[in-house]
Amino acid sequence: MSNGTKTTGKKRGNLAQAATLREKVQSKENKIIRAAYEIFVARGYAKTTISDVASKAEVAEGTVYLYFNNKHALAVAVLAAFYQRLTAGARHGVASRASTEDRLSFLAEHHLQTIIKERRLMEMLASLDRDIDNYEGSEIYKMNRAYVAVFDRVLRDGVERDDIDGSISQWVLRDMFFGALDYAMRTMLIKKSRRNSIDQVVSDLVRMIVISDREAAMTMDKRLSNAAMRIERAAARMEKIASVTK
Amino acid sequence: MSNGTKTTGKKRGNLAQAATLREKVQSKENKIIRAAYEIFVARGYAKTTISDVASKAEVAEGTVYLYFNNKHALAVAVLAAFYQRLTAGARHGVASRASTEDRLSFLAEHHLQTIIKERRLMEMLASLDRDIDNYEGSEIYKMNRAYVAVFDRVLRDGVERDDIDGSISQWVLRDMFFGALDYAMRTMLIKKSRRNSIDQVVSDLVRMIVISDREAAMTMDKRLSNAAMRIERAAARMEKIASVTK
DNA sequence: ACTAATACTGAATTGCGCTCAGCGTCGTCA
DNA sequence: TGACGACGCTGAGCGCAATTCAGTATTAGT
Repeated sequence: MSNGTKTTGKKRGNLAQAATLREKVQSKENKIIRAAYEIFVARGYAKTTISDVASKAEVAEGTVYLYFNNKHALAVAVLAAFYQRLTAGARHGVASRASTEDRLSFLAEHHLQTIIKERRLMEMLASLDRDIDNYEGSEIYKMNRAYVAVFDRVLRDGVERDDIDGSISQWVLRDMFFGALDYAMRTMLIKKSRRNSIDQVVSDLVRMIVISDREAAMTMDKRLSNAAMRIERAAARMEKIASVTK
Repeated sequence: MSNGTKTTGKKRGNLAQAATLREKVQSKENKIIRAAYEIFVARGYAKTTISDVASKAEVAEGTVYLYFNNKHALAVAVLAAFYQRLTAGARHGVASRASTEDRLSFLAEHHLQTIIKERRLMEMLASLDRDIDNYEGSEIYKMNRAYVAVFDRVLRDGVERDDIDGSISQWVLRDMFFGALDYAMRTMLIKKSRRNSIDQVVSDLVRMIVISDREAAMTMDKRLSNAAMRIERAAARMEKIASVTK
């Protein structure tokens, strides 16, 4: 129940046959998910009927309920596939980039581009689990955690490298990042803009999170520490002189 | 239809009587809205039934439909009242504050506090008009514009006063601000935190938007730079003395 | 008091999520 | 080969909630 997808009881322990059978079941499940995805994306959650999904998947309504406990579970399955793609894309992009700035820019653009393309799924995300109270532990929560973890790691690395101001709490930065992108998506869809705006949001956002004046700060640091060292040495010498002179 | 509330045909142009009647109608409408508000807040949009609302408002189901075209319109009416309060509160608070920082802090805290208390309404907001395509021109869009305008004015003033970096586009700052608060609300409700977190989000957020700190950092830079120079000169002098003395 | 207009009612209609009694298919065994 | 059992699949039917509308109650005007 906590996991809405049903595991159709299929225990027969036979050889090649079993594999084929399971594949058959898999493929039917996928067929339903794919059909559901298309209709959800086209019409949104509320306006999608199970009978639409069933006929698109070429099964009877009842069959859908053999694979998913209810409409909600079906939606969660569709969203799980979505998160899979999203997270995989994010991980891959981050892995192939070195600097904090590049990584954040990539994550921002990747997120924005994806949620624009599949905005209906984002709406579903909003209308499904918003029952906050028992949100922790939900399927969607876990998937979201896994995705956000990619960002969190980049952030933590960034703070360690002094690319990001460590005095601002990370969860606020996270909410700011994704919140901004989410809202920006809506703004961009309402107005007709597009390409330009994506670049703008991404660069503005990254600019606010990353400390770009770092270099200047570093050399300043060096100067100060050098100066301090020299003063200490000079002081030591003066002490020696003074003690001798005395 | 675009405005879902029905104007019950009441044209009779008479004197005091007419006023009384209109008041009666008004008050019944308000009674329904208030009933709807309570049930929406308690159970959310999907789980609220018209018959619940009707019985709470002490009218028949059909009567609800004399005042509102459908459930959606009823929800919009409830949200309109909500936005009214929200916007009024925001305007009032801003008017009584002078500095950009104070104003933004107030707006952030006011927004956060309100959406935490009435989070179900925010969920409704999410699940209702997310049909982006014909969002412009919708009731909710206009109310939202009016509310956001308060923030926009503060921002514009801030840029003029050089409290805010004018090179970051305002709409991005806006989306960042409200997006961050929206997401922060969810984070705070999922985790149990509360009071402390509100302060933290507010201060972090304002700190990232307002330059004053950055300005301080700028002058700090200069100060540090000056200090470093003076220390270096002093060190040089001391070295000279030391070497001469030797 | 009578009439017309308006407000209100709640039973009936409709649409959709979900269930379940029964059907068809296929592997197994005598 | 034919019968049996298991299991996936089917779609008519149930219940619930939004919405409608034919009829009833209330009010205003004369």
